[in-house]
Amino acid sequence: MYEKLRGVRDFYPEDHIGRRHMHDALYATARSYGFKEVTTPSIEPLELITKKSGDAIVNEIYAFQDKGGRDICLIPELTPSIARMVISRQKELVKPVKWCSLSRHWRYERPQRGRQREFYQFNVDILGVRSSRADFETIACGIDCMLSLGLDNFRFHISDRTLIEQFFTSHGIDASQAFSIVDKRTKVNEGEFRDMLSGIGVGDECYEQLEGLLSLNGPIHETLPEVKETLGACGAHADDALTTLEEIGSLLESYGMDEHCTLDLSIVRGLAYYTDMVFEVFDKRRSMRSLFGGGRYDNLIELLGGQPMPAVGFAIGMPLLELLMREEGTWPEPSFGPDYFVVTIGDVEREAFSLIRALRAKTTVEYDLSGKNLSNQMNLANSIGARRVIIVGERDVKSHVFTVKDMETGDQQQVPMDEFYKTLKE
RNA sequence: GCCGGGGUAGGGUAGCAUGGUUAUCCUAAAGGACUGUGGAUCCUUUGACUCGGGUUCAAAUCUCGGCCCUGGCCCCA
Repeated sequence: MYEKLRGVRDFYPEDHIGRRHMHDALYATARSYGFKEVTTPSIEPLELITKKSGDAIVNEIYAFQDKGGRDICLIPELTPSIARMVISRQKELVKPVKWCSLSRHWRYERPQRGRQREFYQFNVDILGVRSSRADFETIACGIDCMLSLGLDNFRFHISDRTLIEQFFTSHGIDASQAFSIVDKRTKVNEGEFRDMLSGIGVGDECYEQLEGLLSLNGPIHETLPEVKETLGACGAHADDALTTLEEIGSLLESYGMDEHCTLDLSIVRGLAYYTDMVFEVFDKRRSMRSLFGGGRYDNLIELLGGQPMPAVGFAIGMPLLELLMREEGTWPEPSFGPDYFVVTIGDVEREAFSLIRALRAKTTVEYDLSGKNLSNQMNLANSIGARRVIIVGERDVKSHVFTVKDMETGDQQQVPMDEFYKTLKE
């Protein structure tokens, strides 16, 4: 007996019913937006990952040397690989590049709710276009992904990092330090938060203004004027961001999705590589951590060796989605009995096999593999959840009929063989 | 890496405080009773104290450590 390794999961047949449903729904949604499916390798040069995320990440991932002494790793996220793929065909790809991918990832970290060491994640990215429409399209696709899974207890909190960044810069404060503090706002109490900010030089007046900005939360078109008022003139970058947010808000409204969105400048997404628009998805009551997130990352392609190329996207983890679907009751119950189970009595192999082959051309059929008697064949049919049983017995064969039994109602009738085959062809 | 909760057959559990017969019950699975009919019933079988050390005449029970699960922190790319 071996135990499975920590943080990994076995998927048994019954797990695949829901998984298949979830994957199909996500792909179908992305496909309806025109996203094309890609698959990356599961191993990449370690440098591809560290270039994006820094050397410290090596402690959090599965990194090792292969037999040739190369430093490689199991991919902890998809974006670097996507970037690599885009860069190697950067010239020839028609822009925008719209790709989606369901990929497997590994992170060497402590497993906890909705987080495992090996997991699947669904990514959606638009590369090559910097526009509010691309931002909007990404968000809209994310919303439809959730809706397609029967989930509606969520809200997209949309922000733009440059607003808070410009706010700090215009007050002479280092923005990158400030971001990591802002990111902790909901995790520490008010006093601690204020102390941390004081530590990097945020004065009382500045703090009041910041608090005003961070606590705003509401429909984009209603909330944005307040942001403008508080920010005042913070420079061209901030003005661009405001315009973009305004456009995103108006697009979401026209598209009929603004009810799922709220403006929330406290979203900065840690020290991530995001450049402008960012969003994070929470359940409506914000009772849990963020469900997933995404945003614009316009510098990454260049950082990884390509020509400068704007990009926007999101990634959503499957473990958490499954949890949500189970909680909402939209995770499908496993039911996978065959449509037919063929029971035989006596020496009727030829008749049974031609029936089975004919049925298998259209549907799922099973039969006893172990030589059970009639009663035990029925038993087996019942316990695997077969919807119908067809009895092929010596007496039936002599009179050219099949006995067809509905396992749910218990009704059973004799159907002439030709008639049965005829209806099967229709 | 840090803090908390937990671990008894495949699943669910009783027993643990107060150490003491062959570890309880339900369920599941396999086989059988039934020789042209499943779900019911009955019979048989499979099957567990997470691992290791300590205390003790005796440990599922007390104690220490590891492993795993679980909630959170760090991190979240």
